Amino acid sequence: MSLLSSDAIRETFLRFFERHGHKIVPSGSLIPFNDPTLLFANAGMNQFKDVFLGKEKRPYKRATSSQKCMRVSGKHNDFKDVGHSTRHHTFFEMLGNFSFGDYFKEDAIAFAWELVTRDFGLDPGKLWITVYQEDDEAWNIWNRRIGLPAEKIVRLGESDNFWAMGDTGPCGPCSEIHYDFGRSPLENHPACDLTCSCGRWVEIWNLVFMQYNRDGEGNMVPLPSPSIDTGMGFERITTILQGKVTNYDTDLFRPLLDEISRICNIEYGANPNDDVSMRIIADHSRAAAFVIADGQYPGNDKRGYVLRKILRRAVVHGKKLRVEEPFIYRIAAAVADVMKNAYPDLVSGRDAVARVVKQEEETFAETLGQGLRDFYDRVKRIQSASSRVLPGEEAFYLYDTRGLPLEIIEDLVQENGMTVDVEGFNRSLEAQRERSRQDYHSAKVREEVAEAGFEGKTPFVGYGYSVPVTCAVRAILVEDRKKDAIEAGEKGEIVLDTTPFYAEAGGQVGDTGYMSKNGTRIRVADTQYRGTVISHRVEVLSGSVRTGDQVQAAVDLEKRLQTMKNHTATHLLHEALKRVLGPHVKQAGSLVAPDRLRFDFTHYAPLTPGEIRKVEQEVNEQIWQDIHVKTHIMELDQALESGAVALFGEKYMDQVRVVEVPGYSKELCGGTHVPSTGTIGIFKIVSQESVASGVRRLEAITGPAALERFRAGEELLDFVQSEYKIPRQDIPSTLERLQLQIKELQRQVGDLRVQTARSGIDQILAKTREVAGIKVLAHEVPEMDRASIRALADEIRQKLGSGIVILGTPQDGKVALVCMVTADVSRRIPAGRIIKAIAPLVGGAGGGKPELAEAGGKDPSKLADAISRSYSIIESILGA
RNA sequence: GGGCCGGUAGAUCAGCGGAAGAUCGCCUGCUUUGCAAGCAGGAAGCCCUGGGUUCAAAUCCCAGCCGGUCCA
Repeated sequence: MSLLSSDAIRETFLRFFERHGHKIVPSGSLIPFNDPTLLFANAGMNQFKDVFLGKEKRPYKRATSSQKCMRVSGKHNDFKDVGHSTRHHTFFEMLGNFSFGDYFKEDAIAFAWELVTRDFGLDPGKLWITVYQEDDEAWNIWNRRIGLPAEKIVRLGESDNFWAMGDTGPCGPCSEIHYDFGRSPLENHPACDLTCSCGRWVEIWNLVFMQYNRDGEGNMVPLPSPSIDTGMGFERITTILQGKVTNYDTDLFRPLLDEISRICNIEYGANPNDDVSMRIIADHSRAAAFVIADGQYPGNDKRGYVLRKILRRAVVHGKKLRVEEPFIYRIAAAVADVMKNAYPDLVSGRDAVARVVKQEEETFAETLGQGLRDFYDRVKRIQSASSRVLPGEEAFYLYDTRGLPLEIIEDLVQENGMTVDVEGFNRSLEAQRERSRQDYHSAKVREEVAEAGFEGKTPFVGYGYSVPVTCAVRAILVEDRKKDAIEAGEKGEIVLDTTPFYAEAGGQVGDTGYMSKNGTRIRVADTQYRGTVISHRVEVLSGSVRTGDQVQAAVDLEKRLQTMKNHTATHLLHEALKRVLGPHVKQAGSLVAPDRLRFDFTHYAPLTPGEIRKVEQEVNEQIWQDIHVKTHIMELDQALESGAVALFGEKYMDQVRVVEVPGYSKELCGGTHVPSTGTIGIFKIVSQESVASGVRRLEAITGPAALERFRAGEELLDFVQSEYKIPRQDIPSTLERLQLQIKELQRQVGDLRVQTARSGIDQILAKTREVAGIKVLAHEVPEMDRASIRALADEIRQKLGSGIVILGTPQDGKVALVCMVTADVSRRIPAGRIIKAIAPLVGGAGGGKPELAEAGGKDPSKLADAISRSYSIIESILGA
C-alpha cells in the first residue's frame, strides 16, 4: 500500500485522532436512523447530533470518523454541479473529529495544524486560514500559538464562517483551512483571493466551534461545555496529497473512469463534453452503490426517488456517450473494488447492487422509449405546421407525465433543428410545484388546527388483556371545536386522563369499544394519536358526558385479541422473510387489523410459490413451539446494540419498548402482542402483490380467520363434489373439459345461426321491392342478438348486390333495428338517415355511418308496423 | 400527500359512441433454401373491475384497482 493511497489517507486521519484519545466510530448508515427530517446523512456530525444536544450520552468524549454522506436535496444540494465542476459529488466521505464538551478551540486548531502539516506533510506556505470576523480568540490562536502571519488569516462574515444546526439550537463560529493550488485551472484568470470560486483555492477542513445556544428570540447563550465538530472533505484532501488537479484524477475515481472508458470505448480527456458525462457516471454510480448497499432501493418518493433520479441521470449520460445497452450496473459493481478496504459491506452487497441498478436501467429504457415515440410524434406535427418551436407546455408534458429527462429533450430538440420554449416550461413546472406545496401546507394547517384543542400526553394502560378501566374525561371535541359536554346522537372526540384504548401506531389500527357511565353509553369507533394525546372517535348512544366525568372504558376485547395475534404474527413474518429471502428485506409499511395483516417490504422480485410456502412454514413453526413473548423497556442504544430491529427514518424516544420472541425475533415496537406465540393458532398468507418497483406486499390471516378460510375452501370443494358429482381430484380436468366443450358448442351455435339465416334468405329476399329504382328490403326476424342480426343483414346485402336492407327484431322487451346500405347507394341515401326516420316509430333513436346504422326502440308491438312503413319512408326521403 | 398519463390479441400499440384492428410473434401450406425472406390461409380478446348516461359504451361520466411519471 503506497503511503498516498486513499485508503492510507483515511487511515492516517483516523489513527492520528485515535493517538490523541479519540474513539474511532464507524460511519453511520447513509440512511439516517432516528431522524425523519433528514433524507440522507450529509455531515460527519449526523450520528452525534443528539450527543451535541445533550440528549444522549456516550462512553467517550472524543470521537473521530469517516462518514458516508450524500448531498442531493435541500439546503446542501450539489446535484446539478456534479460532473461540470470537478469538486462536487453526490456521494462523498467526510473525515471528522469531535469533542463533546471536552477540548475546545485551542486543541482543535492545534490538532488540525499538526495533522495537516506534519502527518500529511502539506507545505504551510500553501495553507490559508479563515475565521469568523468577531472571533478574536481563534484569530489569536492561529497567529500567536501556531505562528501564522496575520495576512494569511482572513476574517469573513456570518454566511461563510458561522455555523448553526438550525434556526435554534447549538451554533458557533468556525474556522476553515484552505489550500492554494498556486494558479487557477481557468485560463487568463485574473489574480484572486481565497474567496474566489475559480478552482485555485480549496477549502479542505472546516472546524466548527459550538459555543452558543440560540433561543427562539435569536439570543445567543453561551453553552456550559462548548464542543468541537470538524469536517474534512476526503476526496479533496486525497486530490491534494496525491498531487492531482481534480478529484477525478485520484485513485477513488480513476478506476471507475477507466472502466467507463473501456466499456464506451472513449478516452477520458479527449473531449470536454464526454468528460463531463463520464464524471457524472462515475460519481452517480458510486452514490447509487452506497445507497443501495445501505438498503435503499429506487422508488417514487423520498429517498427512493432521489436514488432513481441519480441512476437515470447516469443512464442519460451513458446515452450521450453513445452506449445503448445497460452498463451503469457494471460501474456500480466496480465501486466495490475501489472501496472494499474501507467498506467491506460493499463486497457482500455487490450482486444486489448490480441487480437493482440493472433492473432500474431496464425499466428506464422502457419509459424512455415511450417518451421518445411521443416526442417524435410531436416533432412531426410541429414541423408539418412549419414551426420550429416545441411549446413549453408540451415539453413539460413530456417531462412531467412521460418522464423524459429535460437534458434529453434539449438535446433532441437541437438535433431536430428546433428550439424549446424554456419560459413556458418553467411556468408549467412552477405551477406544478405550487400545487404540491399548497396541498402540503393545507394538510399541515389542518393538522395544526386539529391539534390545537389538546395538550400533554395520554398514558396508555392497555397492554395485555384489559378489564374496564375507570378514567376521567379531560376534553371533548365536536366538529373540531372544544365543548364541555357531548350528548346522545352526537359524534365527536373524547380525551381521557389515561386510556386502555390503543391508538393507531406502528401499523396497528386503533382500538374500538365502549365508554359507559350511569345511563350513558358511548361507542368508540376508532382511536388515534393527535400529537402525543390519545383521542377517541366516539358516538354517544345514550345519555351524555361532561368534561371531568368518570367513565368506564372497555376495549372490544374480541377484536383486540385478534389484532394482537396479527401483530405478533407480523413480527414473525418480518423475521421469516429475512431468513428466507435474505437480509436485504426491510419493512416498508405495515397494517395490523383484527381481521388481517398486511406487510410491505423491500424485495426485487415476486415471491415464488415455494418461497411463500417456506415463509409460512417458518412462521407456523414458531407458533407451534408456543414461545413466551417478552416485552421490556430499555435505552434506545442498548436496544439497538442487542440487535433489535428498528425502522430507518422513524423517530424513537430515548426509552424504547422492545418486543421479543426469544430465539427468533426482536423489534422496537409499541404495539400489543399475545403472551405466547401459540395463541396465534395458525398463520396463512393469502395474497401477494407489488406496491412499487422493489416493494412487495403480502397479506396474511391468523387464528379463527385462517381457520374460517380453510373451512370455506373445504366446503366449496365438498359442494362441488357432491352437487356436481365430480371427485375432488378430477375437478381441474373436468372444468377444463367443460370449458372446451362450451367453446365448441358456442361456435356450433354461431355457425348454425348463420346457416339458418342463410337458408331463410331466399324467402326474405322475395320481399324485395323497388323504390325509385333502388332495391329495398325490410323484414322482421324472430328474436336474435345484435351481432347475429347484423351478420344476417350483411349476408342479405351481399345477395342483394346493391340496395337497402332493414331488419328489425324484438329483444328483451325492446327493439333492435339495423339498416345496411350498399356503397353505391349510400351516397344518395345514407343508412343513418333511414334509421333516424324509422326508430321513432318504435319509441327509440339511432344513428350510424352511411353504410351501417343501428337503432333501438322500447315498443316491440310497433315493430311490424314500423317495418312495413319503411318502404314509404324511404320513398319519401328519396323523393324529398 | 397532490397533479398528469395509461390499462384493447402472447408482445407493442391504433381505434375513442354505431360490424374489435395493425405490426411483430405463433400455427398450417406453398414458394424459395442467404441475412429482418416472400405468398396464401389460420388460431389467438370478460377491450382492468364495478356503477351510471344512452336505443346503443372498448369509446362518455363517476368510483375503485393496477402500472407509469413529475412535484412536495
